[in-house]
Amino acid sequence: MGIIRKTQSITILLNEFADDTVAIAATELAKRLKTQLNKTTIYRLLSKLEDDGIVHSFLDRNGTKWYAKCTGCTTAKHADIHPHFQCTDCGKVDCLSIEIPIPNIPNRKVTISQMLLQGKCEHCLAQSSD
Amino acid sequence: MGIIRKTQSITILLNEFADDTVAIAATELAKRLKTQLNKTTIYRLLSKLEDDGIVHSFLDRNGTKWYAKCTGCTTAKHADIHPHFQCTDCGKVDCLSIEIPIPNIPNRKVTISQMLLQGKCEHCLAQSSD
DNA sequence: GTTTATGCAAATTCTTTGCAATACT
DNA sequence: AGTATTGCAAAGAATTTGCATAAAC
Repeated sequence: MGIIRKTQSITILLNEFADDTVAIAATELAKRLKTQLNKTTIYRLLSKLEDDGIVHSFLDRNGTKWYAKCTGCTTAKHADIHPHFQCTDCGKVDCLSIEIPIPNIPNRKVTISQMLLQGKCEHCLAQSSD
Repeated sequence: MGIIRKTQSITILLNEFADDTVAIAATELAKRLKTQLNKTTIYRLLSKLEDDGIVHSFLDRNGTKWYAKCTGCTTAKHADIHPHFQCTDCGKVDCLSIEIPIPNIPNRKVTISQMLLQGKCEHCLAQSSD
């Protein structure tokens, strides 16, 4: 869509997305970058980056909004192919690299599908005795 | 969980869930019942009904919280089996009566899976030329 | 007669808007 | 210089909390 200027703010913000599969909550970004960027700027940039297909967003069960970099996804319908996983123990969220097919529903034309998975992540599984 | 008293408020609220598969937004309920119930009561009752497995809730892409009656779902993990569908034209949301299997993810123990589908509903499909 | 539910006002949390000041090309 | 970006304060929307009153068992 729009042209994104390489401003200092963009650089600071994108630096937070070092790991391509780990998602970050918008509120966490606002907190983390508080001293460097205004929260208005952060929210505005995130939304612009999403419009431009640089990042994608999704909501967890608590209504927290998460952002992650788009690596595999196309601009048009990003975040719609791969599921997201949230650990119920540590709360961390990430993108899974598998594709979930869009189910075929009678009498409807389904174009977008989103899946949120919850359970224990690798790290928290190792911690517990199971 | 708790015992739900058959209060007048509960009756009024549950009356709104006449259709078992159609979901209603929490804000819509607050608006619709404004003259009869206080919004605090509405939010409190919804959350209690959810705890008791009478209704289940989920969020759409806009962060709007939707509630629907639990017909097929068990108390323990309701709303986790069937996907929800939102029409991108009219905005209506409902529960689909199919079961989506929880995908098996390596190194993780996935226990909950939620799917939100978007597209055109039967009614809006008929309206448009497609 | 207790216990739980309700209403009201105010607080909270997350996000957005309007506008003047600033940075980018 | 001219346009897009940023910061700040304030507004907005959804939900929650504390507490006194009212209703249910």
